[in-house]
Amino acid sequence: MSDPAWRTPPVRRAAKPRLSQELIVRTGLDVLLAEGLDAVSMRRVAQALETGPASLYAHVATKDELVELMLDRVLEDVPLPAPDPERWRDQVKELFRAQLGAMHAHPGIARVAWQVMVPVGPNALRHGEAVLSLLRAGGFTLKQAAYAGDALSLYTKAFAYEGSMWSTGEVDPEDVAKRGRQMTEYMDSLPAGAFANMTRTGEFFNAGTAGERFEFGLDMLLGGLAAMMGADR
Amino acid sequence: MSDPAWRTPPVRRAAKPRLSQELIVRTGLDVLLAEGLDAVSMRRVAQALETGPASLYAHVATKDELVELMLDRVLEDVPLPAPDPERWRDQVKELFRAQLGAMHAHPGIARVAWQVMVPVGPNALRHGEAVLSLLRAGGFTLKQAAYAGDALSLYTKAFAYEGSMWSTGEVDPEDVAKRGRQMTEYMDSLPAGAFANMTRTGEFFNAGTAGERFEFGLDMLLGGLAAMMGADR
DNA sequence: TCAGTGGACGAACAGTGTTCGTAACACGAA
DNA sequence: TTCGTGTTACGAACACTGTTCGTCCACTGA
Repeated sequence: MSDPAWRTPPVRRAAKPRLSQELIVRTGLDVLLAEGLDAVSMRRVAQALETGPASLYAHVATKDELVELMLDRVLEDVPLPAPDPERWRDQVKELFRAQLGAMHAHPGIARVAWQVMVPVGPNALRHGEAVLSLLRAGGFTLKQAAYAGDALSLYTKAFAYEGSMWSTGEVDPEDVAKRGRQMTEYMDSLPAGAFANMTRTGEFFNAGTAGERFEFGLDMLLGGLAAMMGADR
Repeated sequence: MSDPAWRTPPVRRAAKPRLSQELIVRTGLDVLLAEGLDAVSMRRVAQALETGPASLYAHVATKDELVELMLDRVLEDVPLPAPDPERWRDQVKELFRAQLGAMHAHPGIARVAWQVMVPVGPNALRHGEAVLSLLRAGGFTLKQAAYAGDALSLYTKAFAYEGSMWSTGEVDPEDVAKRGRQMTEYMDSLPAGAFANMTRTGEFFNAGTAGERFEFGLDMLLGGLAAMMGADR
């Protein structure tokens, strides 16, 4: 039986949760997981919260601030090892593996890591401090630790970004195949040998080798760092 | 003396150069140099060419294609050393220094290097081949060369990107100072020692140390790679 | 109860990349 | 020279984005 025509409909607003920065960040991450970073617009997040984009600005100053908060939230769950001087090398690896894993678990967040000028969220700072602590425990000067930490961080972020472009659905497999063909055609159109090495590396770059590649890069960085100490560590 | 009122004004169109992909790319780079990457919109480039944005699409398929062409153009002038097995290490350094230099000479182009899925322009491929050749000359297997080349490339692009954010006017010095303050305030608000290392690294990161930092990272990578060969190279 | 404050949010703005349709131009053939 | 065809040039319009401004509502404290 329908309501009588004079019945006032219930106030719609009462059914919605009160907005908060935490809720907006969480919703942004939900949208990221479901649809990728490009879908994370103020309108899309607002839509998921059943409101309008302008409502978000009472809680986050800009779109950029929102994605930065999202990044820091992702870093929150990355475990940071307590420094053990005997194992500094393994611990550094553990830490960056964990960071890579967190970024891979959130498609597109690696891109945010690049867009943010200097990550100064609590968790980003915590990470920086942990890296420095590990390297200091390993016997490096503060300067060496700072430089090495920067290089390791850059490499990991770069690797995460590169990897995320392939695993997130951000890249159309059709486009990938097309690019591959274009590249092969171009290289084959030149005199034999012009790209003798390039034409043979394709097999090394696929999802199955990602872990191995990342470790290889870490080993390069940490092996070189150890060599600078003149000690085989 | 003014022209007579019945004089037909010259046809405006005849005064403009005929559009071409090369001209558009060059103009895009001009805008990049003068105003940074964010200013490189189809409208801005078209404006510089005294036309409308739609005109560009007869020569470049998309905005993305335009910036990719710009990147490849920048890489064109980077010298590639002919491999010398005795000097592979120095030569790799030379090559990546040159690449970094080219990117720093074009504010914002490092960002394009990230946005492009897989650079397949002629010059990007040339670079890849050159790196592999140098590493092969150094005695590494194709797989090692491929992995190492990737890591070196990632690191260099990452460093270029990080550096370009500070040197290009893309970053507002006011914002930088503000962030620095926020970061310091936050760290100081915590119990003493929470960020014992982080609070002391600021002095190592400025424009004056950029070259040293880049070399440090390269030395880490190449030192570690040499160590993998079991030879001190 | 009233005044002040902060949150919610629609309407509108400015900017972006791109498409569609039309006009102009260039070129080759008759 | 004229005509037909293909290509280029490009304005108008579209869809989408981040953001601001003004208005309304809810809550709190005096």
